[in-house]
Amino acid sequence: MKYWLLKTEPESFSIQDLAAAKDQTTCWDGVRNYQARNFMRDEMRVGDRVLFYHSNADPPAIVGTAQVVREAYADPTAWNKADHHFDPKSSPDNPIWQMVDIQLDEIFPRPLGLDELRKVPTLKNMELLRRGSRLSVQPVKKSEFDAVLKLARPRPGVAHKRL
DNA sequence: GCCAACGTTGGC
DNA sequence: GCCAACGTTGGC
Repeated sequence: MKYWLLKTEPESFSIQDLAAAKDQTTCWDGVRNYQARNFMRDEMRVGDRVLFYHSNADPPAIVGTAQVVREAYADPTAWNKADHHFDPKSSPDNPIWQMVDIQLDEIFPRPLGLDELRKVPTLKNMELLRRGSRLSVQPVKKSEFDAVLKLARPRPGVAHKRL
C-alpha cells in the first residue's frame, strides 16, 4: 500500500465539500501536471491512503485523510471548453489527463499547519515541506503518514471518531 | 500583493 | 535541442 498527499485550495474544493459529497467520494479532476498525473496513473491503487491538504488557506494545513477508491481514468473536464481546466490537446480519443476517485476517511479534530509540521523531526524531509515544492500529487512515506496521524490524534490510544 | 521556484512554450 | 520569456503555484 502506498501513501500520498493531495493538495486542494479549499475555496474550490475543501475537505468539508468532500464530507458533503455523495458517498463522501469525489473524482480528483483538474490535475494538469505530468508528474502529478503519472503518480496517479502509474502508482495509485485502490486502498492507498491519502493526506488531504488545504493550500492557499489560513493556515495552509493537512486537514484529514482519504483513500483511493477508483484507479486512474480519463478526466473529461480536459475536453470541456467551458471548464477552467480545458486543454485543447486532450480529447476523448486521446485523453492525456486522468483522475482517480477518493473517499473521505476522517477530518482531523484540528488542522495541522505547516509551522507545526515543520517541528516534527520525522517530517524533516517531507516533500510538502521542501522549499519551492509545488507538486499537487505527492508520494508520502509510511513513516511520514504515521507521524501525521499521531500528531492529529488528541491523545495516544484514543480511537478517532469515524465520520 | 510580492516574489521565489518551477513548468511550459516557442523562436531560433 | 537550447533557453529566454512567460505563466502558475502557493507561502508569506
